[in-house]
Amino acid sequence: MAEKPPQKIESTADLARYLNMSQWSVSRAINGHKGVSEETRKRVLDAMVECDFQPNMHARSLRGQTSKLIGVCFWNFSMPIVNAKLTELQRVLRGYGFRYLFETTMGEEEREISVIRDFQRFGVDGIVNINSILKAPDLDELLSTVPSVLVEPVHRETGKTPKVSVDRSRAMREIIHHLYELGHRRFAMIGINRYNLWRWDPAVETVRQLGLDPEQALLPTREYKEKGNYMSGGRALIEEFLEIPEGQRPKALICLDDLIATGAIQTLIRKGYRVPEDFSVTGFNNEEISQELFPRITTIDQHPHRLMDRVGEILLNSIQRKKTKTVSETVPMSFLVRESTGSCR
Amino acid sequence: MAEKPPQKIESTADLARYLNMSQWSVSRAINGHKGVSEETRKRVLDAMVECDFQPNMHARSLRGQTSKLIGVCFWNFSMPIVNAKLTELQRVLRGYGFRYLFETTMGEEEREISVIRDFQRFGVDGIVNINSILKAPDLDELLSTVPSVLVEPVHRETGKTPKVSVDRSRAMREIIHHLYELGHRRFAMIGINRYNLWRWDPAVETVRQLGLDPEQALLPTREYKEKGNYMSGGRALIEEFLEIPEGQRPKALICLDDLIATGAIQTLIRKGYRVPEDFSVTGFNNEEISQELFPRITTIDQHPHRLMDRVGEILLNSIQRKKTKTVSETVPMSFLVRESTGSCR
DNA sequence: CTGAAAGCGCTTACAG
DNA sequence: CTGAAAGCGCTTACAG
Repeated sequence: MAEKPPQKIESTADLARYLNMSQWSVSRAINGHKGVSEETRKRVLDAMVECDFQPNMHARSLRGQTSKLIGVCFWNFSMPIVNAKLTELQRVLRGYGFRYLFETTMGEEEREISVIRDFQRFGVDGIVNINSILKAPDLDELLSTVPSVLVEPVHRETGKTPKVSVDRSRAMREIIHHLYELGHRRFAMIGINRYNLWRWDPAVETVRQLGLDPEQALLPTREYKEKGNYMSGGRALIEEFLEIPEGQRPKALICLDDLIATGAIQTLIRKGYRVPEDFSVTGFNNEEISQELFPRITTIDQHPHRLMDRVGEILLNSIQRKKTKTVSETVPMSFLVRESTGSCR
Repeated sequence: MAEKPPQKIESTADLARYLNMSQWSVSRAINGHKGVSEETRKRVLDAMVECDFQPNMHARSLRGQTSKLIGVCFWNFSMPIVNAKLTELQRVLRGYGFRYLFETTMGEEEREISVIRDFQRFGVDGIVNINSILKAPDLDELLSTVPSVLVEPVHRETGKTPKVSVDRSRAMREIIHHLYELGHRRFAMIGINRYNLWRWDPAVETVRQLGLDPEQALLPTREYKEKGNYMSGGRALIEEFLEIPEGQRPKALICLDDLIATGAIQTLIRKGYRVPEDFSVTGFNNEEISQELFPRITTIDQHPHRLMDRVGEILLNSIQRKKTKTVSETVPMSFLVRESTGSCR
């Protein structure tokens, strides 16, 4: 535990009195303004450490324009890839001296809207909205007054709000090319269907470029709207898949993510199939689970670290300029070949 | 999107003007004071909804004593059981009309201390501290000024701060009894050793009651201090375990949690062993992963839902009375027998 | 480079 | 039951 301060300093007024200077100087020193001598600034900053004093956040937010607070919203706590992104985002925001308000939207429109409004009520300096399900016009309206960045929004339309996404097109291309080279010509899309535009459209395009008929080559699953319990979701989807007569079943399974791939693989193993001998399976996200299970899963690494670095840069930029430059950025991914994919016999 | 309010209401003053009453009445109505007519209260509350107005959080916190904010801290985002607890805690706090500040401590003392101080700077009404690593006296000092609840603190000593933990003694007893009945007489503790008092001491006691010599029956692993990547931790621990000559190895593996159990089981499978034929393995937490892999893992359910209900009750109580009653509460768990444990041949 | 005064949007005694 | 005034702890023009 730290030592006790020399006296109880609980406001900038106390601190000013203690240091024999005006609140003005204290405030300026703390906020790094120009008009203050280097010596004064140092005295104030040292005294803050010495007295373990930090200015009251509420007073600062009430009077000033800046709260040093970023609102961060995401669906829920049950997706490892999102947790990884939150961890990285935390690191980045702390690096810029920001604190954060975390909120879950449960993947529900109304909840997302109310969370964003709450953030504004708190006077956040910026918002990071992960996996938003709102449409671009609504987001633009809702977020027009505060610098914001969308991370992997569900809809593809680009509005005025800057957004950052992994290059899903390239990801789908690499996955399909890899399976193609292994001899696969038909692909079951597990947890992915025509409504998942980020994935489906690039898949169709890739397949076509390979000279295949998308209608034949790509087998969609029913619309998949899980919001948690992804492994059991994967199990359910595979159980449906296995109802297809054996002769008609693709032997390559492209899964929405690693959890679904895991549920799929484990269900296949339980039923006596082997991976990759009987089925090749791919995941997405390079979560720990894809590395530690048997077999290890071929997957895509989104590089949450780099992704969030970029998000931080864009956000900071738009906070400092006070005007939001429209950006739609795609960040690179890596394709990791592991044990869950093999040649099509 | 919601409709536009009839005019821009941005403060209680605006609202008072709009309704032709004083700020006094508005404030009293919003905060549910006594001295306000039922009709006035209804008019104000309706107008708030109509105008989509919510009082400024910072002004409220600055002037009043209540911020309606609870600080919640925990190690990191990578433990599914903690994520489950956070989800439940969120539900409970929302139910009481609280909002929350989430912060990670990374399982580091200094970080935990600074997070708690930050919470106080924000004027939180209460703190929920999950898996605190601080000692009871430090916690009591740090948390004396704000109602707090500790959830599963690492140290066992009871201080003045209320705490809630799952009944780990009973959990260990049930696990060992189950394995004992399957014929096991020696147990490798994977990720658990003498320094994990919550687990080790009850294990020693249980084993002794069964007429076994703890020195013989319980095999500790090296001190385990992972803070993330638990599956690979389980893998590493099992690789060490397998260096023990085959004749001397216990065939029952009691793992710290489901992730370590998963890492352990998958590593065993990869090396050609079978679970539960060659080794019985138990987990802890009943995470989704324990239910969906092959084999399904015998484990302990902590009932995060009930646990957090109780945490909410204790916290609310201590916020309302303004004095912290010392509580050290143990909540019940369930033992779930699944496929990863079998008879010792 | 430094200081006294006003005010952010609330709540809380104190009057009426 | 309702209202005018003061003040929470900051920051921000405006002077010196």
